Amino acid sequence: MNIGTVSVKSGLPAKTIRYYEDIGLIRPDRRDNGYRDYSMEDVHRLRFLQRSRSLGFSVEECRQLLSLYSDRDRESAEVKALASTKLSEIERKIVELQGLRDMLRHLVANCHGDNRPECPIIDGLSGKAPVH
Amino acid sequence: MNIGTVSVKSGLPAKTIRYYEDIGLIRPDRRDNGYRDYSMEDVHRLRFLQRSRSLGFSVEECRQLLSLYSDRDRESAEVKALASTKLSEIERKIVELQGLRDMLRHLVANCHGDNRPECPIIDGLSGKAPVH
DNA sequence: TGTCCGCCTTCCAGCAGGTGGAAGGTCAAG
DNA sequence: CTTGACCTTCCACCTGCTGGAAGGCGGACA
Repeated sequence: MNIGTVSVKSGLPAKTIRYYEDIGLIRPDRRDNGYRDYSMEDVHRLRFLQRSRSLGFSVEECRQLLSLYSDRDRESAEVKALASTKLSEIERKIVELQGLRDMLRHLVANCHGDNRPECPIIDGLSGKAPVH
Repeated sequence: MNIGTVSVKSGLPAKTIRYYEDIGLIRPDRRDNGYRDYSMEDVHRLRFLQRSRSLGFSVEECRQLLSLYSDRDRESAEVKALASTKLSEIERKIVELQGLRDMLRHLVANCHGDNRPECPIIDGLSGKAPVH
């Protein structure tokens, strides 16, 4: 299977697929003409990567997950631990963003948006005015 | 005021403060000994940067906000527009992350986390098992 | 057989937004 | 006078790609 096909199947740009090979995440065969030749196994790994990356796992974390994924004897406890850690990170991030959202909402709501030089957004960001 | 003090006051690492000078976000005085000499105005700008960056504004957006901030005659409408755009981006990001959180939660909840090789997290990530 | 186009290859450079470290100058305390 | 904390510059490196140049390969069509 050529890289273009795999790109479509995995949802990853060809450039990214080659990059993942560079950093040792996959190891496709080569044909006589030098073209990369991907198996369905490779496609699975790439889809795995695409999903994990979009879930917020770093490339290094993906590498770990991938090795657990490939290792039929791995203990699911390890995977669970990794996922749990990531879960709490994501939860923390959501809370943070909600704080930011509330602040911005407040600022936008209180900014008259006309030509007067007073602007609660600017004052809020500079720390001059209390935000909450 | 030396960079170390400003670092504490602004919540930014000294390295980052120098970097912000490099890219023209700030322009502190210099003393005879070559040390940077920051004013309270600089501290305000840096706190502004720290807050805006942590709110998810890009450095370029910060530069715009900062110029609006410095320009006493700017129109707050511009600021409001910038903040509103950022607000909807943040809201979109929150929704995305909530999706990821739900998926991970589901996976973690369904993983027994023992030594058995079956692991719904791995299966979910690889796309073998339906996640929702 | 030529030739066209689209796909494939490698390599090199660059993006954001910093961070780390080396090599050396400065200042205040003891 | 030395020690140690702080400051300076400079250059390289990080993540996770992305873009572009230059050239090879494969199948369709004339």
